[in-house]
Amino acid sequence: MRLTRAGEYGIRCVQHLARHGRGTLVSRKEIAVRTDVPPHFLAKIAQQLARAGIIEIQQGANGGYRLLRDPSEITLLAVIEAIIGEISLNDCVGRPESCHNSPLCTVHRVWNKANQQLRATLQEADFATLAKEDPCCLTPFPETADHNRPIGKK
Amino acid sequence: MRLTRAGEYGIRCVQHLARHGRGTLVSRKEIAVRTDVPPHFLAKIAQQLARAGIIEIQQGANGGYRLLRDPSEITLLAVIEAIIGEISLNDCVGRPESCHNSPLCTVHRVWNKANQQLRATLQEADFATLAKEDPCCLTPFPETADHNRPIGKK
DNA sequence: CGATATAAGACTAAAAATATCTTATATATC
DNA sequence: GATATATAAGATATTTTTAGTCTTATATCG
Repeated sequence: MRLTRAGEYGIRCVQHLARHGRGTLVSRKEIAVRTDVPPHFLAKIAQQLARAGIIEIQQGANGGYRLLRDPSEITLLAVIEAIIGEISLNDCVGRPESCHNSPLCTVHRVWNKANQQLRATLQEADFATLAKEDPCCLTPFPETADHNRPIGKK
Repeated sequence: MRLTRAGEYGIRCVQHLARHGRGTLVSRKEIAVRTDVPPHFLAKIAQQLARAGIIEIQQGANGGYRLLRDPSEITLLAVIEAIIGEISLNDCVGRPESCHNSPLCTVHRVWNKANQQLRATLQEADFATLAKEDPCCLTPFPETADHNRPIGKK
């Protein structure tokens, strides 16, 4: 019961873009290096963020990604759910039909409450506020990460 | 980001035992059939519940499981964490060392808050209260489930 | 002692997550 | 327009986790 790495990577990506502010184009490579995310994996994640309207992707030479909204308007919840889909802590929350008595089921109700609470907490957190202190999980300097080193060269 | 099936099965198992009340011996087979859980899988789950002090296992002929505590003293959280370990929504919650700046990281703080909230909500729910209405996910009659039918016989 | 029930752990299978690779497409620059 | 560079998109591979089963051992009842 935990966030997937893809979700974590998505947060790092938006966090890094938020540092540059809305509209600034940042290359995939820079983001990948600075947030320690495999570049090809980042591409996939970026596509999901783009589909959710959080970022815009610019192709071609000198391409990259840019935030479409102000960091203050992007929530942790939006980013996470863009990547992993709507949060549902138990199967019966997302698919009530898996529970043959859901409206009466007290266990189900607890899960619903917990789920709603979790989503609310993640929705309260926007990236402008989150940026007010040094984020963790971002390398302070643009060192080349291991997976960016050409194959065969150590 | 959801509860594993093992966790769900653990809840069903305790729920069924709670119906009979503390101390009543119920065979593994009955529990498996009534809660629609594969019997061998239930055995594993029961061992974890036993290690956590929630149930007691009686071996031998006419053996089975019994609740060690009153249903009102068993929480959803206790059962879930007996099965899947302590809940941690993000890796950085359970292993702060995976975050090189955790005490200052605002994202980390949001996760901590969400995690604490979730655990609190699950801790508030005890099985006596949960039993006050018909639980879902339990078959109303002791029909033999598919996986209990001898192989090859339809 | 024999029948029956669970213990315990090895083993297998299936699913999901993670990561990479390949071919295609878009854009800047010359 | 040609070329270099960057991302798109989807196929494929790998790894990890989850789920389930099987086998041998042990405990208890009668």
